[in-house]
Amino acid sequence: MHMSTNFSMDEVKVLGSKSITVESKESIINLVLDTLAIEKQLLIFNNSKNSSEATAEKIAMALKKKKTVTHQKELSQLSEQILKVMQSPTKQCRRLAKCVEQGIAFHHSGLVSKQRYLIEENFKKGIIKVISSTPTLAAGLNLPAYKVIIKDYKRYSSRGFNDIPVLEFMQMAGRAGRPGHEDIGHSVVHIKDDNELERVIKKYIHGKPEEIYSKLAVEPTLKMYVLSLVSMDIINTEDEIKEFFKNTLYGEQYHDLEGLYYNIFKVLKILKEYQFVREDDNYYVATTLGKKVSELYLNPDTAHLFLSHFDTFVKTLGSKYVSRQHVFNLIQLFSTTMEMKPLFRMGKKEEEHYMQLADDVQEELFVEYDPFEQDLQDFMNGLKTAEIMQDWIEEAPEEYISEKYSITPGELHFKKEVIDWLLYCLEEFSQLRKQFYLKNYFNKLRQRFKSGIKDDVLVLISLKGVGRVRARKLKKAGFGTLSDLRSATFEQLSRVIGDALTISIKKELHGETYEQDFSHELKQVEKFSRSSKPKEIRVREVTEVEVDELVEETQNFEKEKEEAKQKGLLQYF
DNA sequence: GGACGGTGAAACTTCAGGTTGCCTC
DNA sequence: GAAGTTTCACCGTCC
Repeated sequence: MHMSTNFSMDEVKVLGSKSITVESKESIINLVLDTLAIEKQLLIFNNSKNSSEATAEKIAMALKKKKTVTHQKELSQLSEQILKVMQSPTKQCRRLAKCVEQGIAFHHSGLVSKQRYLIEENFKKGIIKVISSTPTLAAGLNLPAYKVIIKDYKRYSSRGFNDIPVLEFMQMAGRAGRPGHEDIGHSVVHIKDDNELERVIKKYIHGKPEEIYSKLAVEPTLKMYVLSLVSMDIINTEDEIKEFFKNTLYGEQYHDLEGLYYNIFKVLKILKEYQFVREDDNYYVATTLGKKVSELYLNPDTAHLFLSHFDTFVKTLGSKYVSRQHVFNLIQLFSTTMEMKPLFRMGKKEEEHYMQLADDVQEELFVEYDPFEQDLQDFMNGLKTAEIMQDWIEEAPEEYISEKYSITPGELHFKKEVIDWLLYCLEEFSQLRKQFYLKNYFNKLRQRFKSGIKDDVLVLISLKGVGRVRARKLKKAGFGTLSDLRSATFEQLSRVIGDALTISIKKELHGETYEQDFSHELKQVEKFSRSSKPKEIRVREVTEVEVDELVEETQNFEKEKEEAKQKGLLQYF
């Protein structure tokens, strides 16, 4: 199929057959080789993360055999950069780095954002030639390519395994052709036989894209908008409310607005019950609390859930000693909110484990499981999510987490972000309620989630170049506080974390005086690093020994966790 | 004869996406 | 629907 740059259905042409050189049994590989031979770039769209990785690896193998890769120097540098994004690279990082060496990358939400950025930028520069991705790339970014291959036009969703919408197909196909660079772009759909060919042409090439409908009347969305509109004093009276919503897309599409108005007033009633909105003489105003909720972009239901548990938080979380269980309970509570969705999914094989866990923790949770309120699978997913996040702040290695729970570093990262945001909201609520001890607690917890650390190395994380791995190394070597680090000698520290990082830390701690005290070592190291990068102090890479240590840690983690559980170990805050 | 290891077919399992808050270096 | 993973029966080899 062959499409013009500015994708419009009238201009789409279906070309007859075009023969390409057959070098492999796999048609996709042939297409890739054919396109690379004329020095053009490709995007390949897959229907799952797994398949986008598998496709990339298959092509990388073929390219390796052909030995025609260009930009080898840049690619091997990029490959190294990709590995370095995380202090301890996971299996996924290594797979990606290997593909990148051949000028091909996979791209999906499971990657860490820095990696995604590196891939996108280097594709734009022409260093990476092929990206095999999930639909991530089709929607947001402007990453056009000469050729687009839609490998799968069917995808699994909650409704089963179905054709993707025409709109989405167009999004992907429309990535073919680079405006300002080329006049044409090729878009290829991967199909099995002639029957499918006919179907695809009818549905996607000559078919109409789906209509877009407003979902404004859906309650959770409506709650957020009504609160924010009232809070900004855009709508305050019944007339204003009706007038405003009449002019929305929803109003345009559905002329009978009575249903919508009914929902709006129902929502307002709930917001009043939540004490986010006040009504005086038919005049609606947001309360201080309501304004805060709206400012925080928090779903009013979530805010209400948090606030209704606030007294419990004060009683339990604010105490000086906090058990692991409390953090678990907190994340489990988060998992019932809209913001945390979608949760990490419990697999079939994990069922038994989470049934048992549910039994064990049920009574301690902030909200007991209610089969009439919540789907069992959803509840179990919440337990899994809480367990994963607890492992994260108990310093479980990332590799361990991805392997054990079958999740990607990217997914872990997104959840961290959401939790950080929700904890920030709780911080703000604590401030409003003047519960400063609690505010401090949530703030510390945020830092722990950000870095994935236990509380005893919190202080070390503030140092540049020190993440969870190095912080723990320092602590183990006896440097648990900043004053420990200040009084340590250069040799003592450099044995643990290397020369460059020692200098960087010493400089941070001692300021100017450092130059005098350690001028000798500084000169030595700077002379050494000048050869590669002048003046800049480079942070040492993770060595093989460290990798071995990490593997060992991974093995030990489960054991330690079990012991801690048995002891009912308390965490000092 | 029993333990062990390799092999392959059958059964089972899973499958996309990433905005919003605020601060600080 | 398809790819990846696990399970299990079957067979040959070795002690």
